[in-house]
Amino acid sequence: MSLPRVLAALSDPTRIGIVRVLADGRERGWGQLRAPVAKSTLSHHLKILREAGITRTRQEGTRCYVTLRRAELDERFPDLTRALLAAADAEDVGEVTADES
Amino acid sequence: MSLPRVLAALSDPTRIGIVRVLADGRERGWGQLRAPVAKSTLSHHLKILREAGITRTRQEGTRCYVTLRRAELDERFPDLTRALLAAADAEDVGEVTADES
DNA sequence: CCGAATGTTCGAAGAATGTGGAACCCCGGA
DNA sequence: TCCGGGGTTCCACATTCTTCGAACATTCGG
Repeated sequence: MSLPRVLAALSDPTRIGIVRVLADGRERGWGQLRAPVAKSTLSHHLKILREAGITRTRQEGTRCYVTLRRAELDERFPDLTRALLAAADAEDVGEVTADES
Repeated sequence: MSLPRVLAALSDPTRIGIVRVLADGRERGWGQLRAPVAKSTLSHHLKILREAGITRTRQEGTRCYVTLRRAELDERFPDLTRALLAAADAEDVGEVTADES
């Protein structure tokens, strides 16, 4: 979990969008993630986020659920996540939404 | 000056290093920037930073001087620069230093 | 057991990135 | 006027990224 890695992961609008959806701390199944990309592409983006240490993925049966690792991020990079999310909200970055569970 | 652009610019260790050197607000001639890259590569990195809106370049005769656009960054992305610089310092990202003028 | 749903992985194409060398431009000094 | 230092631009190369479709693995439901 290094800073350049995290920034690279977040430099893609789709991935910032995913993080924005997860910002409220709730866990989401990624069938609920509505992103304008193919299934394999979404899988790829989630992998980048996971390997950068930004998200955690939990498997349950055939489904996967993803959460933001907010506590770890805040410990390692104090205040960065908050500032980043605020900036992303201000610019409305990403076209990812989530279905209500 | 968009968030993904800024994050992409800062996802390279060399460029974070440059920003760290400029963090004190002082203007630097980029003959003073000691980065372990070729001249054309440094020029490239400075261009990325400039076009992302992170730095400003001033030309004086044959030399160029660069400053961090801290005020503009803070206005657009409140607190982001501070959090980013703190994280970069904590990890000691980048191998760029500056000669004393 | 078979089929549908859900992710992952693989292969590929196209674009972007980081890097350095060589040539070029511009200005200042001798 | 010529030379040299300082930057930029152009080209080339290797690497990485983004994207998708197709094939595969796994698990649940009927």
